[in-house]
Amino acid sequence: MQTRLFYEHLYSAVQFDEKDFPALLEYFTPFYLRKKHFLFQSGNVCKYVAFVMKGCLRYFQISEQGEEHIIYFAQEGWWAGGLYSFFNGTATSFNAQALEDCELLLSDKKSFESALASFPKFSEEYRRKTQRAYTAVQERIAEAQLLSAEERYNKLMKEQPSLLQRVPQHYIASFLGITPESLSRLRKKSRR
Amino acid sequence: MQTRLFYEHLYSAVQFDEKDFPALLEYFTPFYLRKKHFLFQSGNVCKYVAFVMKGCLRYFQISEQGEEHIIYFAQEGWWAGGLYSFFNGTATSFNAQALEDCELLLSDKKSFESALASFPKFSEEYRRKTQRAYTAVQERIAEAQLLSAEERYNKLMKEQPSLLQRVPQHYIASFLGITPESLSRLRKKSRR
DNA sequence: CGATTTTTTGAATCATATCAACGTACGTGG
DNA sequence: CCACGTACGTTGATATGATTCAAAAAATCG
Repeated sequence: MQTRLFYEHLYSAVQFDEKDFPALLEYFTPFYLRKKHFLFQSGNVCKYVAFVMKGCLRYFQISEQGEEHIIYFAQEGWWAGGLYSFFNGTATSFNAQALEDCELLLSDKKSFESALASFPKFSEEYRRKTQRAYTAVQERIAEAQLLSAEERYNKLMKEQPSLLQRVPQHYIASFLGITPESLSRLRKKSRR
Repeated sequence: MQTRLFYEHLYSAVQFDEKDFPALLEYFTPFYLRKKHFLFQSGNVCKYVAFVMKGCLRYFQISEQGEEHIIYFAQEGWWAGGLYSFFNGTATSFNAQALEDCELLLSDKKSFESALASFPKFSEEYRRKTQRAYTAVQERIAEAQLLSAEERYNKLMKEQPSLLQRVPQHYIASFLGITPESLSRLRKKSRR
């Protein structure tokens, strides 16, 4: 598996030293996750965090009535994992499923904590990314209510147009918090 | 200022050693924040994280049209701060305002990082709480869309009834993502 | 190719927003 | 300590964006 993307991310973010990279990789295991397969499912403990080398996963929750709601899509360069579950060994309420065949770098808790401890720059970048993600989720809460469905769709179109091409529309709808029918109508409207 | 609550939180979470507590406190400064005053405002860098000893703050964002949306209320025992801004020195897009006179323990970046480095148990508890908060925000995103306004209100009533007593209703409405009028109607409905 | 999944369209319905008016509580200065 | 002004909360009438349900059309997969 090509691990270049992982290195490039670390280099561009914190100038991670190329000569340390092979040692860092020791803490990770390449893993191919087939389309529709799950990285983890609710009720279980997340044994691994995954860096997405290739592909796309949906991270979602299922309500009591069985409705699914997508929190985010993990694409190339993202971390996928139920962090609280991963670090504390508790059951997660989230699910992560591959929407395409994926190439992942997995790390279990022991390895990951060793990696964080051994490579300060890696640790710094990881912390930053996590905090950035936390902020992004907070912003998304505000947006869900301050913006109309149409505005949210337009924003997504502008910020992550690639998503709309690779992900089935009913998943986009779930991410936006509307029904597939409503999304279809919004698209029709914006086409004209 | 009474710092017992801070110690109790650390003790119950990670059995923080009582004899280390005075040393930990060295990294914090007591601070009284008056009602309506801001801990930080959007556009600025968050210079401090704050542990809430007493009082309640609202953490919110303002849209381009000037509408406010409350992300969470920080009550006793919570951390309040724009973490990404705090650690990375970038401007925050959030605001934190005291809803009551508050007693806070402040720590600037340097002190806070020293504290994290010097007290592994403190660091562990901080990381856990942050991750728990992250998970909670993700769950809130799902709820915002899977549950109706009425269900969200009932859930809040059940889980944090104290909030409804101490916080003005239009803030609760903002937190729930509905108008004050709608909240008023929901309340009327549930009264009967 | 047929079978399944996904997307589109239509019509009826519903939850919540909006706008406007009124009542109430609150705290601030005289 | 009262009176006044501003904040906040309630209520009603109407508007609207999004949902639901049903069905057809289109795309995708084995």
